[in-house]
Amino acid sequence: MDMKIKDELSSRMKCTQCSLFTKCMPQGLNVNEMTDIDALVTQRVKVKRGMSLFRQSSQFNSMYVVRTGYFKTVISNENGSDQVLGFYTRSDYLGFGSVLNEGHNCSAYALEDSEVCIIPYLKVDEIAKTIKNLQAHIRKLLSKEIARENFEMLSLGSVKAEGRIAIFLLNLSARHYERGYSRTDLNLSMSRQDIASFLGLTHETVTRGLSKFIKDGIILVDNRRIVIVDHDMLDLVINRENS
Amino acid sequence: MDMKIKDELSSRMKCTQCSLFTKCMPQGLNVNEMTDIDALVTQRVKVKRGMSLFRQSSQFNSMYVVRTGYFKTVISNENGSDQVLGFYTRSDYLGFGSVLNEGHNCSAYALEDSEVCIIPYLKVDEIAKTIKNLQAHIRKLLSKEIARENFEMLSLGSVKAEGRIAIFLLNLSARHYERGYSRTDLNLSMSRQDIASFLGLTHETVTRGLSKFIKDGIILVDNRRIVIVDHDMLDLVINRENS
DNA sequence: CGGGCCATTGACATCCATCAAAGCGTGTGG
DNA sequence: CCACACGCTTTGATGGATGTCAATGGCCCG
Repeated sequence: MDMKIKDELSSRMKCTQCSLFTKCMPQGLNVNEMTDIDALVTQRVKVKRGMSLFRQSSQFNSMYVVRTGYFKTVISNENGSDQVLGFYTRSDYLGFGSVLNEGHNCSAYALEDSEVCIIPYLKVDEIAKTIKNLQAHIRKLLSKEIARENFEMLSLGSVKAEGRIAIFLLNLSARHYERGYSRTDLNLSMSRQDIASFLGLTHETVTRGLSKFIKDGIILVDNRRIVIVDHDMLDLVINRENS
Repeated sequence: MDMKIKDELSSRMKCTQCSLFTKCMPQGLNVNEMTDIDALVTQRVKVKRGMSLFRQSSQFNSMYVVRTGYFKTVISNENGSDQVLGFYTRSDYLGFGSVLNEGHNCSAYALEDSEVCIIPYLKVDEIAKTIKNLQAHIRKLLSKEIARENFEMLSLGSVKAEGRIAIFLLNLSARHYERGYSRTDLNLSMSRQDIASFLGLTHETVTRGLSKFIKDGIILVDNRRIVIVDHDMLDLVINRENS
């Protein structure tokens, strides 16, 4: 791993006392199970902007939950061409598309200075014996990841450039809102190039799309800061092409 | 469910005696665990061509393994536009991108008269208590599904029409070969339109791509039957655009 | 202050979706 | 068993969306 700083969990770092607990772990646990959960996360790690949390093909030992900051996952093929698979922030799980003994199938890079909790994979089976819901919880998380990608594939197949950008902005807005941030005022951590790669476009096309939205009075843009003036219009952009 | 015929499992239908056992279930089980596995699959179901195995938004109760035949999964959005997500044949798992209580996130249709084994979701947790490897096995299957979709997303993002078609043919070839069929002689169960939707293209573009491959001496085509004359050339098609 | 990455805009080329038409294959009903 | 109808496949012509190449200016960080 590329990380410099590792913090052993002190008592104040228990999962059960973490502000993300309800988003991160299964619900309806009893006291004993809570204690087991606290044993699950052994470390937190800080990752500087631009550094990788894990790399494609490296050994898969752990799953991660983002505490603070922002990550992108990237998959590379043998020709060196990259594709951004997704963006991850507070309370998102990372490193799920990977299997023990087969290594990570993508790399994860920090887009800002970030911090993650580490869940050693081997502990999951161990602790799941005593916690009934944990296995189902993990299956649910895996399923969600698949469902998310299904949705992306649907979008990329049939929707054109401006529609994809609109989808991206609305998703981002919704995700920020879920986390208690503004629904209209977005500070992007990712570059135009990252967005473009994620959406299967070029960075010029992303810029042009955003410029068009500005001209139409749908958003305001100041470099990485984007204000959504009219959510409904963004919805219309998506559907207008999909007729 | 849309299926007409349901067969209760007779003794000769035990998982442990099934020709697909090694592909379908975890390895290294002892005798008792084998018995438990046999209790996992309660039914087989035949699905006629064109019929659905499950439908988007319908309740999720079971996972499926294809015994014979061919399926496609399709996701629809509110505008009625569809997208083919994947194709599934012998020993493939189906219905994994779905979670208990949240319903299936896509529909599955039989492309030929087919037969599947049904694994009731609730039994999984129950039996997993006694079989150590089953949970890990399922997580592995889920991870593979995610990895597969990651790969698709990579392809769809950066590769052009002919390259996508080449990837599709090579995948199909490899999957058939894994199952003991010819690597060069493919009998497609899906229409050009299905392939097009899966690859994010139109059916005309798929046809044109195949015609180009014929002209270049890479494949032979007779309607749904395709013979791959030169695998290496297909590889070159992919890379030539990706430079 | 300077260098390098990022963002924006324009001109142009190209790939592919769209529209159209015709041939072919398959399944069904008379 | 044949005929017909419908859907699937193929091919052509055309226009539009978006990738590519290029140039400029801005921002951030060292």
